[in-house]
Amino acid sequence: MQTICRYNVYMRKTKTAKPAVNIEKVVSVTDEAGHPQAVRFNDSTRVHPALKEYLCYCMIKSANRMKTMVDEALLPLQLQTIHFGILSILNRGDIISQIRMGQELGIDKASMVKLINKLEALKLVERIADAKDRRIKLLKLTAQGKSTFAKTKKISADVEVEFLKNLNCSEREVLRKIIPLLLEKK
Amino acid sequence: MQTICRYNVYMRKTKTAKPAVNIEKVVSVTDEAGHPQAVRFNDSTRVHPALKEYLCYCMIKSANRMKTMVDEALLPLQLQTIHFGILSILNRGDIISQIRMGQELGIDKASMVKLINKLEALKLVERIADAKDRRIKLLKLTAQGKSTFAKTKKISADVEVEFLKNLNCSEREVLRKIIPLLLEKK
DNA sequence: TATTGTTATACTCTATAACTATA
DNA sequence: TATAGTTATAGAGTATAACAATA
Repeated sequence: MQTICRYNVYMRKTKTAKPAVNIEKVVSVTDEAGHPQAVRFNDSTRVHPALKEYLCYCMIKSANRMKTMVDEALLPLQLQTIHFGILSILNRGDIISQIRMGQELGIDKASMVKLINKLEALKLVERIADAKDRRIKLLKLTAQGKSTFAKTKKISADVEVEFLKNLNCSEREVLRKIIPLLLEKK
Repeated sequence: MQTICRYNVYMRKTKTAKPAVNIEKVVSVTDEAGHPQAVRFNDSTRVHPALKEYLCYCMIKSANRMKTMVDEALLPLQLQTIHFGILSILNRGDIISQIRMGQELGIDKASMVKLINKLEALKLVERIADAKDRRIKLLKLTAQGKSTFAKTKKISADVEVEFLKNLNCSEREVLRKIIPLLLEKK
């Protein structure tokens, strides 16, 4: 049995005449130990039975899967999950500095520069000089930023529905309740 | 107010006489918009109110937190989360090739070489030439590998308890049940 | 011609270092 | 002396390229 494998491909220079990039690659897999015969390499859902009970592994894998789904859905807007986070905070109306935004998101100031550069280039965010302290640049959503945030919010919600489709209603509610609890110090 | 920030530090060459590495760094934070005054940069639990309802963000953050906790706990054994995954699969008794292991874990063959090199250097895993196909190297847990796996399993379980301490008994059960469900195609 | 495992290398991500301008 | 923001760069992680041995 065979199955199609879609790689996250980037362009590479090659010394040979062969094509440098394979968008799709067929992977054939032998049947062993009762495992499914069709295997997609780097499959986002495949989990070995021995790892099903390893909560850390499943958490990482499912979080990565969700992140990939959101990133793919945001691709047409040239945005990623983390940009949505920044827009979410700014959409509340708070006018905060880059440093402060970094603290809220756990991102260092150098990385924050690049993220804001991107959002500014897309005309979603403005840097505004602080009148009191000229070192500080305050971040503000533009009108376009607000409307783009509304779109990303819709996209994010749709992805969530897809991601959670294996759960019933009460399981979804519990998950939404307890995941934030895992991020609280008590 | 001030608080201690412990960075994930790695050694760097520096051109100045100043110390290249700060294991601890004090970060002082101004009070704004009712947020807590003490802020640990790259805080593993701090979540902005606007992001509490953003499931994807909270999933990624909590998964990263758990991974960091496991990695730190495995540090004395010179192992990481992913090594525990490999040991878990081998501990079931299956004798599989490096390629196969990569497919199970979603890891490419070049990266797998490095992971197995490390486990072999620690004498936890052996590469055994396949009698039928001399290209293939089968992976097998050593006796030391088995005893180390038992230790890592204990460590991992302890970290899980710590990670889940904000949840009550039934919430823990539900989480353990539904996280693997998020990784199933239906 | 295809596959396993290897080494070499390129790309991304992210954190530190060093710097400028302000305070 | 310390901080906000910037640029440059180092390190880790990870994926592709190329290759040798084997099928």
